[in-house]
Amino acid sequence: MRGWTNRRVLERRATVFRALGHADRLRLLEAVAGGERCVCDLVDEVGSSWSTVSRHLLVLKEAELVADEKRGLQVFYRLALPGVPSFMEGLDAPRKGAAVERRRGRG
Amino acid sequence: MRGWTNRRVLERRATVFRALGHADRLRLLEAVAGGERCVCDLVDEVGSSWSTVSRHLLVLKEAELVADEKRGLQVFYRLALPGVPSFMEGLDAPRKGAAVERRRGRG
DNA sequence: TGTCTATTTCGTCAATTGGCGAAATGGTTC
DNA sequence: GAACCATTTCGCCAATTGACGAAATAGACA
Repeated sequence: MRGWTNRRVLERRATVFRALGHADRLRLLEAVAGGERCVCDLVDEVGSSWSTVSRHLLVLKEAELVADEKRGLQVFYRLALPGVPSFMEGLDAPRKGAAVERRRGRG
Repeated sequence: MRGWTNRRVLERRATVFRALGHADRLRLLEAVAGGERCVCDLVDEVGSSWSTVSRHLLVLKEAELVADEKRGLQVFYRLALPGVPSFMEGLDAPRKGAAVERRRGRG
């Protein structure tokens, strides 16, 4: 194989990964993974200011990791890419070797 | 379930994702996914300066995504977390839905 | 020992990101 | 339409990141 993944695609992937590259955003994803949540709930969850949480949610939305919907006064966020949370667990201790193996093979 | 993933773990995950959050670093991972490579090869691959590529490789190494080994004059890098490349493909068009399913089901 | 070669580290600069409070927006209720 | 509520956008500042060339390091070979 000579040709590699084109730059456009790599940029898109990188954007998704950058969106995942902040602990509070992972916390937000974890929260919405359990069902949709309004921003007010999410603000409590991470403990930052409204404006900060709102910006984090925007980053996640632009990466298409979450989707939002306005209903009445509130905006509800939900997970848009279901595979992510389980993948994240695989990253916790990769070089120990055991954790990942255990999850897939000998479970 | 009340308790959530602890902050330490989320920070570690975020560090890995941040490391993945740059197109050139994804390119580097792709290159070493096909077998170990010396830095000189990788510099050709991404087309940035030696110092820049070296710093990208350091980021990947600190995230434990690659490992390096010095042999003679050269330093060889190889993939340390094999699952990543296939996961990355799943991110390309998540909301189309089809791509991921196709890969796992009918392959 | 000195020189060449491969790679990393340093210093610097510009651009991006993360955080906050204040102001703006948009829908609701009176 | 005025007051109100949930949320987003703006303006600012501090910290981090990305890029480069120059200098430093470390192994191989004369």
